[in-house]
Amino acid sequence: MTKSRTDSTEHVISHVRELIARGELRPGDRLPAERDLALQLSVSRPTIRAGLRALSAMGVIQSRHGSGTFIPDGPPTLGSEPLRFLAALHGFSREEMYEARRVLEVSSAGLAADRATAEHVAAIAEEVASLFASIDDPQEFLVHDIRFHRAVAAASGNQILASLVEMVSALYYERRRETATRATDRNLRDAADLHRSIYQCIRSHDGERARTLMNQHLLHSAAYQAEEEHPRSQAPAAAKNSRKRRT
Amino acid sequence: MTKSRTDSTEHVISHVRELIARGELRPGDRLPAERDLALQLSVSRPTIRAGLRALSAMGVIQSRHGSGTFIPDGPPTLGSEPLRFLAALHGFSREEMYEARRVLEVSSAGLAADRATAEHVAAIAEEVASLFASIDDPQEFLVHDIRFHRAVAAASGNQILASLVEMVSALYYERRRETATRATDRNLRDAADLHRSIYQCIRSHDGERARTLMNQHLLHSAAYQAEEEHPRSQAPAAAKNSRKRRT
DNA sequence: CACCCTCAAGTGGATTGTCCAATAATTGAC
DNA sequence: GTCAATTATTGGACAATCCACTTGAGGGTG
Repeated sequence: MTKSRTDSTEHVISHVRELIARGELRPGDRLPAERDLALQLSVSRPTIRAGLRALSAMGVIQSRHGSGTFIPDGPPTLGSEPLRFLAALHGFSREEMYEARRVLEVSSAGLAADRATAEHVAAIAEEVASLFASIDDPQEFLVHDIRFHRAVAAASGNQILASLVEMVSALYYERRRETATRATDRNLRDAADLHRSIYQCIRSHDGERARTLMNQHLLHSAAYQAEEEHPRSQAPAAAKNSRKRRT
Repeated sequence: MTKSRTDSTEHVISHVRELIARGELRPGDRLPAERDLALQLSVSRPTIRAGLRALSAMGVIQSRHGSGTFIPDGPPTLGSEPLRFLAALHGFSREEMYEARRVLEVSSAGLAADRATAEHVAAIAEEVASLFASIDDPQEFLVHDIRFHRAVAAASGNQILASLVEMVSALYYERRRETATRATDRNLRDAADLHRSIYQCIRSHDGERARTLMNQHLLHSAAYQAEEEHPRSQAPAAAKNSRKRRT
């Protein structure tokens, strides 16, 4: 069986895929060294490096200079970079992003209310506390805002959903951090209150209300941000109309 | 400004990112040749290749041997490979996948009913017709099933949602195609009928009913598949109970 | 004119060998 | 035992070269 000259890099990727599929590589494990992999697979080291770089771009591995190449520990994460490229190429709007967040996060909040363990609840509570502590620092508030939403998604008990929420929220974070300082104390305080209300619904396992409040929060958030970008005397009324349309 | 020895490959990636951000690279465009890029960025060609391979893994570029490297045309697509690796590493269950699909696709169906153009409707109708034509070929049926769901997501008018649906449905397809032949004519016919009903709701802009039927379809699909894997005399009853719990 | 073939140029795919930079492990001194 | 220096191992990258594929230009034929 002669080795096809093409797809050597793809062979590297599929070799790692098979190791994972066979359970021979798990989160936290270290891959063989590049030189060893090159010997094992009978390809050159630059080819190994190209394959590993592809896997790194997919978030499957992380290489550490001088140490080795590892499968990351921790929850499954897709990262935001692929979605970022897509957004740049295809012009994803802020409205699309908020809508996608609503689709994912309203359901995640409902599931979190059904399934959250005490640990999940504690993690969410911690972010709520941090939100209130950050009202005078919009960048810090944004970080805890993102963490809150990820904690809620983790509490949904669905790893795929949590990965999707993480990916979309990371895209939101990349965009929002450029304008986060525009947020007023008033709207951060309102948002912190809503986060707390969502937390309380999750804690008390009230799924329907968790969904309602998460939806409300994301609609508010979208409206506040729209107002930041186009300040008008009619903006408050527009926000209210937006809510009626959804109910 | 001396060039850091590390992160040359990352520099390749960010260079392409900036070209895209500045609108200098759009879908359908061709990147400079590897040799030219190496000169422009003052890095070696294997470094360019590693960077391009990473971009390729993210679906941002496609290289064609002898032709060049291109930004793909067509709708934004995340591909299934990253999610596949995550699934293999973290053990995503079939239930998680169906639930994630319900979160994404029930809302997408509702939005499609609100927003579908005549072209969207025609594309969905075509897949419905193909579903009925494939009832005696489960693999072909599966292909059109997937296409139906993507067409519905495209009709949602939200590119992010459509990309997420495409990604999760691709994961579903990879898994399902191994067992697709287990489907009976009976359950394929039932599914085709449900697809058609969903299509009709989208065509007539009945968002609420589109949501209900999409949810029902995915729950049915999950139940049929569970029955395929664990045939029991109680299975039909279990499927009914599952429906009641969701209503 | 259209079509086909050949060839050269340009492209991606990959190798070999070498060097650099960071980290981990080992060794020796106290 | 601790700590510092040294060595080994690792990832990061380079330069030069060759292979395989595609494209386009030019020439020949009907």
